[in-house]
Amino acid sequence: MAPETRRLKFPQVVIERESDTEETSSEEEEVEEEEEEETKDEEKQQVGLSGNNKGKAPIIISLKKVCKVCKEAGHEAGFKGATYIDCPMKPCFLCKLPGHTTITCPHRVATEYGVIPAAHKNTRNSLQFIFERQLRPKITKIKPKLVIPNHVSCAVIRYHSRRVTCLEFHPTKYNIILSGDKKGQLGVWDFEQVYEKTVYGNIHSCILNHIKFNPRNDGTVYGASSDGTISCTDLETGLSSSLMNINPNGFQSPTTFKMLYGMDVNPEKGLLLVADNFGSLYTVDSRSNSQVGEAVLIHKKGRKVAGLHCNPVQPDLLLSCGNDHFARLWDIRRLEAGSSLYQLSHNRVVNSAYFSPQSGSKILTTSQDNRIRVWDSILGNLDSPSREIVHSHDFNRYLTPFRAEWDPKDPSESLAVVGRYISENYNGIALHPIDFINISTGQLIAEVMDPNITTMSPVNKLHPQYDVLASGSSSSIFIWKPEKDQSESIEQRVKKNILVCGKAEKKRKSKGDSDESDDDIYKAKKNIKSTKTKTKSNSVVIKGKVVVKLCFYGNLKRGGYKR
DNA sequence: AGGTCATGAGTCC
DNA sequence: TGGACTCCCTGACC
Repeated sequence: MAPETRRLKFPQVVIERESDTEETSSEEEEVEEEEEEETKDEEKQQVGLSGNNKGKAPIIISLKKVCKVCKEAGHEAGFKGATYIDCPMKPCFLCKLPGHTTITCPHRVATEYGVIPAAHKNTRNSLQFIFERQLRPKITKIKPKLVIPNHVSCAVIRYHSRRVTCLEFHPTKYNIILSGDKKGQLGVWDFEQVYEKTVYGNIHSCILNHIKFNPRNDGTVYGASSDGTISCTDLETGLSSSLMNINPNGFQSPTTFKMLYGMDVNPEKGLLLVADNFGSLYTVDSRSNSQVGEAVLIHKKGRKVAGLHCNPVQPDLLLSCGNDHFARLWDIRRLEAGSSLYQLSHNRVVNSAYFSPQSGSKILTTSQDNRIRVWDSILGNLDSPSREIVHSHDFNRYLTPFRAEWDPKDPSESLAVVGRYISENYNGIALHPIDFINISTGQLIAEVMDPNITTMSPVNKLHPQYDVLASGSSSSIFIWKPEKDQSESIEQRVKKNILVCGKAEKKRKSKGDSDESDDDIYKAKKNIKSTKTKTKSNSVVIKGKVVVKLCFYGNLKRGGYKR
């Protein structure tokens, strides 16, 4: 083909000149731009482009400084140092409503904004009475005081080569934590004997979505994977068997290959419940390792079932959530397509839905519409949630979906932990804290972060017995514990560069980052680089009492601390 | 050191 | 209905 004919098919190239007198920030840039402009002009002439091209939209090369989000001039979106400046033309990145940006969003200023606190209930029907009689022995009468540590220490391990997808504490060996990753590897780590770790790499061939302990033998675990199999692995030997493969004919095409996502066990009946990315639920008898009955469509056909949870008190009650924007309640004794007891509607994909850990009477869901929803009683009105708490946990590529998790130790069932997507400028570094939220009031109780952890922590689990938080951030796992000595003041510790866990400030500063010069930010980043402990694959690094720092407590203002 | 790729859901057409 | 395009991410691999 002759070059001339090819050229004729090119769309028109229009170069928009900067018409106003706005000055560019540096002379160098100006020169570069001018040069570029000239070159393009030359090209235009050489190529002989005119305005008579048909069928192709013109390519506009603009030399104006425009917003990368809306392509309009007059403002610029993106990170300015460690603070993200929103495009004012877009809805708020936090609450998704138009009219303001994230910086001025009322939900950012106070997480409890717009949340109606839980009411003291007096109305009781007979069903509720029976349910509570069943629960009574399990509920502690006296609520222990919630103590938030001033300082926490952190251990970090990196034995996964891909992002962490799930975490599970051992139900009886309290120092052991299991982790799964995107590659399908299963990690076993003793976080008290930090070098005691094992990685089993040959169980699954891709994403290990959920891990569940065998309720009859805590030496074995089940795994549900996107490779379409359920595994049963002996933790000591690493020997694994496949309980089920939902793709008996192997990989045919991406549109037919089934992946397993949600999984839970019904300990009373010895059943393993798993669900796939096409909306179906499978039931497996864990004693005979065989599928029971046929797959049942529990979510919209073709949509992923992201999570399953059996009620801790009445395990026949199943909660599912999925890509069809619904969470659903089921009675597994009468399970068939369309037979859900309730449908809990959401605006976006539901990443997780959990019953409360002790009474099983509350429901907590995390949805991609940046809202955590709470239903105070499964015996009450489930038509709409009791509370919606706006919290930044957007979905994004290459991130494990965020899941708000209950504190299994909290008898009042009001504490949840969830990682935060949106970053805050902490002393010149953009950090993504892990939030402790009172889901009865919407208040942010505490936030945990570390300047060395610049990635988000979408996976979090609170220990069933101890004051320990486990987080999966990218391919690393972090264990946070309160330090024994809490006597030192925050200010003293900040001076010493020691890690601190901060109580949430009552009122957040919505501005105040802007006074930082680029130079300050550069210095701060450089400082972090020098203290940063590089965690290579298969290495263990302990951050005890020396390296890490954190601030923000009491009167220390976010982003305002200067050394 | 810097570019490329992987990748999932929403939105627009 | 399906394809193209976009996104406050992250890390491995060239």
